[in-house]
Amino acid sequence: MDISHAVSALSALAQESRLKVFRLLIRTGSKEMAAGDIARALGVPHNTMSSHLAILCRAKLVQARKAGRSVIYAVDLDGTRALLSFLVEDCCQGEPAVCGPVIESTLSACCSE
Amino acid sequence: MDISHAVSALSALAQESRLKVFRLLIRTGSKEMAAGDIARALGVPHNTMSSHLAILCRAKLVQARKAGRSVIYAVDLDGTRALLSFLVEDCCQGEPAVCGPVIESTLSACCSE
DNA sequence: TCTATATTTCCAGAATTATGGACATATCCC
DNA sequence: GGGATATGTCCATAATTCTGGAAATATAGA
Repeated sequence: MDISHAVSALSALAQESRLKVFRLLIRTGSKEMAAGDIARALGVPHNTMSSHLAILCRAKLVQARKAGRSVIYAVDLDGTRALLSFLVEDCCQGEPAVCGPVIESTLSACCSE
Repeated sequence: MDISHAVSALSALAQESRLKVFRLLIRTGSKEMAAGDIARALGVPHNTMSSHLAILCRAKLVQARKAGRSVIYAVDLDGTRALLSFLVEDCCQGEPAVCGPVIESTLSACCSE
């Protein structure tokens, strides 16, 4: 990932409706949601939501799939991983004690089995 | 962390100069840098950089400390952790197979001992 | 083909954010 | 105190992003 793509991805998330979409989709795990359902769930007009979803797609944070009249969205796990990795890349100069807790806590927020 | 703080933190990072500052500081590990050195390192005027640093501080992504005439900045690890955790919160509905690789890859970008 | 549904594209006004000159403050050393 | 250094604040202009009405596209079913 280069820095300009990272900026796009972070800009995509730096907007309340879009951040809500991302979190809504990440909470559904491997499930997916149609554009219209997302718009309804968050109370945003469908055309506004369509722009937001396009931005998230371009940023590779979500993926789209056509199914009949619907377009189904899901989190793009590869793109998400790339962004998180980019943020902490080369951190802590080989001293895991510094940033280890950051990663561990992220890990426990997710998949807290 | 509430969503509006997450949006502020993501907006803080969604700007090339500020993202560069964050990555510069995270790469230095537990080390720190003076405002002027950061500005010089990134080729940004000191007053512009000062605004950027204030935004990163408010977002709790970096911390400031006065030392004589200088102000020394470092990554705020607690704030960074809170942001990353918020992004993946409650993800994957207990199916670590889905998002586990995302976290593992983040872990290996950082502290790749 | 006609109609309803699902989504996207186009567009322009509103709102927000970025930038850096000029000036203010704060500290250090003589 | 006076001068040099380090950083921050104020502010106006420029640039970018947000929003949703209106129209377009695409698919499904009768």
